[in-house]
Amino acid sequence: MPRVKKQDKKEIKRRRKKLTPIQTIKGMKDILPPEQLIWNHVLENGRKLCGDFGFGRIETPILEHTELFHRGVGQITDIVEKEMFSFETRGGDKVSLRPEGTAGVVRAYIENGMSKWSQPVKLYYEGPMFRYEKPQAGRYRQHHQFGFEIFGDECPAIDAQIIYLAWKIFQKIGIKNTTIQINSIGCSECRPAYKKLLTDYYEMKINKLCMDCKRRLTDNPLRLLDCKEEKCMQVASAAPQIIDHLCEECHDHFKNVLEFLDELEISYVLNSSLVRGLDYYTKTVFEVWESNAEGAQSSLGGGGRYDDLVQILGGEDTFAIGFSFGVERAVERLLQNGFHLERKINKDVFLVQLGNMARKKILKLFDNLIDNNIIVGESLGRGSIKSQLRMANRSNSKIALIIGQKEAIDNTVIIRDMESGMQEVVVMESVVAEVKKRLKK
RNA sequence: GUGGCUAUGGUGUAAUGGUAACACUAGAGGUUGUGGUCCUCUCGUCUCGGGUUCGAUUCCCGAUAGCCACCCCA
Repeated sequence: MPRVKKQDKKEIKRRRKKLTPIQTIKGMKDILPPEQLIWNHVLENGRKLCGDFGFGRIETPILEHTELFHRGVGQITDIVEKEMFSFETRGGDKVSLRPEGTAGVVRAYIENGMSKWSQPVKLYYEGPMFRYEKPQAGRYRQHHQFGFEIFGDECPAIDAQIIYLAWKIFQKIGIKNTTIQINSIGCSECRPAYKKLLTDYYEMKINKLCMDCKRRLTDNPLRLLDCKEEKCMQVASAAPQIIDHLCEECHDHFKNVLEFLDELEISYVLNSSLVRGLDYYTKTVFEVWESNAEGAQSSLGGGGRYDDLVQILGGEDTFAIGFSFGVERAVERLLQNGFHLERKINKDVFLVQLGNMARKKILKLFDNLIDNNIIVGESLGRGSIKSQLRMANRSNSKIALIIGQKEAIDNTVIIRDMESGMQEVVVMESVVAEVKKRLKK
């Protein structure tokens, strides 16, 4: 039996067709109320701990001169080369949505003369970052980072403290199975020599490498070390390691950092292939990894020392170190680990109204109650007492205040104890006092 | 950016070349102004566009989005 003719079908469709909905831009997402509860949990713990550690909050603009990131993050990094949202303003300024947080904070440090403040200067920030990448789970074009930076202190203990704080935040929010991956990538003194050594070594083994590694050899030699191809891993295992080729200063610094970490009883993994994707790092680099049930590990955040950056951006020679983590990633991890999401919001009191006269009374009563710090629910749009009591029940209200036609005229209110079902009529003037008494507020 | 997989009601899942099943959620009811149990009903036309077909949600192509790997990173 033939169905509706295709032509007719098209016609029907055309007639009932709704306007095309507009979607979010690729790689961006809404954060809805239920999820906000976890977001708050993460951010509030971060803020609290940063406060305890003596950090002050800084907010910098989302939009900066493109030049800042060219100089700050590094011209030849992926982030700057192909992942920035850049455009020209009406006035002709070349600007970019920030792809990371550190460059802006350093700019602010210099611009606001913070080098004249009492050192070290400790700052934390949170907010959206933008990178034009192909989206995937835990990887968005707009994502949020929470980070903190310390300026003006060279001491390896500072490195350890930053790492400790990073670790501690994850502990506090409930991500416990983390490991600290740590490495030193040297400074402008010793790194170039090591790079040369590494490329020389790989040049000799070039025919044993995969296609990707042949490309890495010229593009990003440090990345050669963490190729997952069997044959490349063999080559990598015998490759010179940067920690064996650090200059004396970098070597001592790194050694001290590790000793301080031991003192703090932070366990870490020396990871000689840890490189980081931003150009500005010197000496200590580290990441916080989380291992899931299957044993797979993923990076929640990373950071390191960047002693040259302040100068690169036009400031005085200033020691600096920082860390940042992806809020989305932390939130997703917590969800996977079964973080309890409380959907409904519990109320103390629920207002039930019947008819317009009662609605008017309820509006005023609502105001009186919230002024007395009572959590109140209502459903002004609903008509039947039944559905309103259902809402009262669902919001775990302890008391329902019912005003019907009769009560509105008499200026009284029915107080219903939701647990026992006992009801009592009181005059409007004493309702708030009676409710407070029952709630023991 | 390269390669691959997927796309069904608010959510999570079925089935099928002849107009979609189940669970949960939500809304409205179950006689007059009363909740939490129970019962009834309602919410999709199968992401969008095109093609094959008498007929497509089901096959093919394209778009879009999500996911996976690489790359990179938070």
